Amino acid sequence: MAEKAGVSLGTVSNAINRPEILAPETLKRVRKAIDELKFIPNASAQTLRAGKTRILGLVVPDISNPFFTDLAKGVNDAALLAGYVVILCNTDEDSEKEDHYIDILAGQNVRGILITPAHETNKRLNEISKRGIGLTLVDRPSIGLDTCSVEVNDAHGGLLALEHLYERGHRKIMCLTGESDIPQVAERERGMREAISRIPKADRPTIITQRIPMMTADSASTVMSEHIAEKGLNFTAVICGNDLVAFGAIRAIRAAGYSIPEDVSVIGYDDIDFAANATVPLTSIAQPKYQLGYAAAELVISECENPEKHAHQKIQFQPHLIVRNSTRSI
Amino acid sequence: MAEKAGVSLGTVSNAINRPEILAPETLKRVRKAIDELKFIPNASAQTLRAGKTRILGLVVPDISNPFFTDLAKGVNDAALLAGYVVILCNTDEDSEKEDHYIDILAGQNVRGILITPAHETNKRLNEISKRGIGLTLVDRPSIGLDTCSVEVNDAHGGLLALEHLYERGHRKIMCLTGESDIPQVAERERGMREAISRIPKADRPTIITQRIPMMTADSASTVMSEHIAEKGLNFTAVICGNDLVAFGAIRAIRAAGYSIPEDVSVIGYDDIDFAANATVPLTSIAQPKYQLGYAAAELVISECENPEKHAHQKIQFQPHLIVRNSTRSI
DNA sequence: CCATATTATTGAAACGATTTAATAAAGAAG
DNA sequence: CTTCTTTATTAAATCGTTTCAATAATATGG
Repeated sequence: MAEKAGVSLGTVSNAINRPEILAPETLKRVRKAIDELKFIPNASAQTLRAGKTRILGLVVPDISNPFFTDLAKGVNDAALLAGYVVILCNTDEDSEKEDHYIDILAGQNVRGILITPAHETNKRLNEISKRGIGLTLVDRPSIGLDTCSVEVNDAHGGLLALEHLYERGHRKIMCLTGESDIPQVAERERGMREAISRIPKADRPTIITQRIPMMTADSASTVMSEHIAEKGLNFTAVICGNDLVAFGAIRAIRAAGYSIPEDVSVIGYDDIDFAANATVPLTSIAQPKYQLGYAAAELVISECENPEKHAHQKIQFQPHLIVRNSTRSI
Repeated sequence: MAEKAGVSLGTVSNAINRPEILAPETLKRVRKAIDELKFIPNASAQTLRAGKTRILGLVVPDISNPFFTDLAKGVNDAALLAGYVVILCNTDEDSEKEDHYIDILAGQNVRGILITPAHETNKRLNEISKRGIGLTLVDRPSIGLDTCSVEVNDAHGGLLALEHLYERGHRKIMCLTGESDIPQVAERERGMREAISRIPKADRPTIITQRIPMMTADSASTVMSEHIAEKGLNFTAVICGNDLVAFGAIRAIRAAGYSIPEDVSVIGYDDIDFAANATVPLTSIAQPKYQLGYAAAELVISECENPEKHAHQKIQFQPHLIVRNSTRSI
């Protein structure tokens, strides 16, 4: 330690953290020594003493999905502004990996965790809060858990998608989506049912639900190919769980010899940047991805900085429909 | 601490770090207590004692670019395997932000830094190595710096692109790329010159170099629009700095009333997943993105774990051409 | 059954900062 | 010249681990 200045290390600490209590003369001396020695306080020691870092953990199921990339950008930007830094954890929708990462983050003493749980809400999350680590659920409702959450009105998104297709004359609609234990999936389906209930009984469309194990293009493509092979093209439109799924579905439909949107209308979800540039520009339900991440980061940070005054809150954004060429009237 | 097991904390430490020296019976007891108390070792204390963290910093210019997303995934996976964790830093190609992040990472005592410097090699990086922080340059040659690097043969990539267009009859080629102070850009141009030098003098294509301030679709689109407005379509093909730039260029060319590939052939770089699904499936120079990140992480980690035995090395991958529909013969 | 070798466990020091209580020095008041 | 304030600095405790030397317990051999 820099006793080069001829002072005790307590004084050095004061020079850094409460310069006002030092005699101006001493302060100058210490500062000079700090500069000369290029002294940088050891973050681990500070953390150990203080019990708190300035690190956040961001746990997402698939960072390859531009939705989460944009979200991560929002998180990073908000964090940087508040002097925080973000550890990125990619779970590949694997619950075990998710648990493992959560343990690691806890070990790293992260101040807060932002997570989009891959499946139904993770039990480990309860312990997180108890450990005094801030927690905010991203793009997931906080069912059962006493935490903050930032979400998009998924029921409304489902409703928008269905109404759009109904208005264009579609009556046999496939819903290509994830497992029903994902709250988000359930919510969108609820929204679709709501839309259907508003339609005169005789004219109601039928829904074919086809679940895929992972929300990726490959997974979607495989399932769609199998479906068509088994049951033929028994639908005129597809509502997809996200845009990547839509790309996969489109690939499979084309491979089976059909075209988009002539034979099948396809609607995506998220409105990632590429949706506009896709082979067939994709109709999609847009979500404010960056803002979602930004707001979530602000939430945890506020929780971390002010645990007593903090009241858990839920921020909900509204999705909206972007019509492009992948859907058409029949 | 878990003296629930009725042992000293030294024994707990041993149970975790050198289980073989404990009596099997004691070990069992301690492990039970660890499970029950959900004990997770405090990383700050470990770090303080050991003098080293298990955190890596990854600094990239644009995490929205799928190239870097895939790379980040590779880094994350390799890091996880070695028990490391990654702090993600997105610089938006801004040198100041880059410097700021490097300082933050140094303050966090990261064990190693993986960086793709936005511009010419950053001076701050020299200090990094001196501080005992591992350093590996990703997708950039380590000019002047004494570090490891993982790169792709950019000269060869440039050569491949140019040869491809030349073979298809293009003699007026625009090169839509970044500032020449980016080593990578310079290398690719060198490769293109090399390709040209192999062509009989009379038949050599002319190159119109158009530089863009940022490697994004928007930036590319703006520059391309202006170019066409000013000078018309004075080229038959475009070699782009990356696939996003290619998308931007295509957008602008179409907005000016021309079509791809009928009027202009466009070739991208990186071969991001989406290139295959683009409006016009994009011809591109593929790079092993994930492997690049994975190898880079392995390199820093090896440097970190074995500083004395470590010899800096350069790993170079080869790019290859993927031909799709955005380029054609004239 | 004692002396010695072996094994298992523990106690205490160390890592590098922050913080609080104690001390030293200087100034003001009586 | 004391005594009391005020201000400036320091010493020591603390955070949660790891590690090494020391001790306790057990086994082995003579």
